[in-house]
Amino acid sequence: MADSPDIRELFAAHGLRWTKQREDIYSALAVCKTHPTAEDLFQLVHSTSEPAGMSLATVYNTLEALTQAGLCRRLTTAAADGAARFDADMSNHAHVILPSGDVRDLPADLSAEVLGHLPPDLLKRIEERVGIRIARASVEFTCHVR
Amino acid sequence: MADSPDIRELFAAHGLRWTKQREDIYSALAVCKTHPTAEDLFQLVHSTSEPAGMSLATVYNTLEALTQAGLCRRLTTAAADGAARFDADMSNHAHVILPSGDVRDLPADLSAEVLGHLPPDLLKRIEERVGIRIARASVEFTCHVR
DNA sequence: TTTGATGCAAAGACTTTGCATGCTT
DNA sequence: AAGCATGCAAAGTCTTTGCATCAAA
Repeated sequence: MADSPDIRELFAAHGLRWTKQREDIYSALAVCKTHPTAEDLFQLVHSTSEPAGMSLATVYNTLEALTQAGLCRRLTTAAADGAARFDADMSNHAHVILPSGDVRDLPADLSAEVLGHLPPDLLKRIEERVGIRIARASVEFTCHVR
Repeated sequence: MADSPDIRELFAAHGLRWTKQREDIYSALAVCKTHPTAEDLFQLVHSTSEPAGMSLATVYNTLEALTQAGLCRRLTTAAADGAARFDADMSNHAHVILPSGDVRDLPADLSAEVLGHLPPDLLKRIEERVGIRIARASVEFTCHVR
């Protein structure tokens, strides 16, 4: 995983300069299924085998750079304490928000089914009525507290 | 609007003590279509005819109390600067997120149509597969930057 | 060599909290 | 009269930024 040529190329293709820190952060985010916060990623990277030295500010800066480059996105759903969550899965998929504030992906087949229920012509009519161009339709299911 | 008996009763029915500040804040939020932040509401109330003296801390405390009481909700979508947005419209409706970060309601008929496209049996299957009970399904349309 | 990323600390922004005072019930 | 909300300021988080240093291209 360290110094993966794939990631160097991916970064280059998106106009991002490569650093060990950026690779570590992106690798951790890409593998992670929990939509971590900046602090989470900071901890995660530090628990790996050969972590590069890294400050929390670099995590924030890198996440901003990755987001601008289109390699991840900031979720609209913040953590319970208000911290921003990030997701390296750029495909359209629905989220489940647990009572704890944690966010999970809806299984891919169900996500597809949910999003498939929003027909293109409906989206088109929304665009016309509201006067916008829709970039993304996101669906969240908030869970009841037991 | 000041000292509306309706709002006194509404608060009482939800176990909330009445104060002029709470009434002013709730009135402003209920009328407002822009999903304001705490700071927005603070400014809004201060621009009304007979504003009660009020500190920003009270706005936060009141919004928390209203949210707990089920009279408004905190949107998952924060403002551009990260501030929390609030909505007194507790009905199911979809939101449009503008490039500026502002949030608008989708017109009621379109909201109904969107939410109508999520059939109950699909929600039921999601609940079974994921092992949750869905409290709310929210749909957001994020706009492209022109 | 040039450009831009990192690290540290300080500053900035949003939100919460402790305690005395005042108002609601 | 008792209990809770308010107000003020201070503290607590999350996040950004300035600047010197260092690494990538």
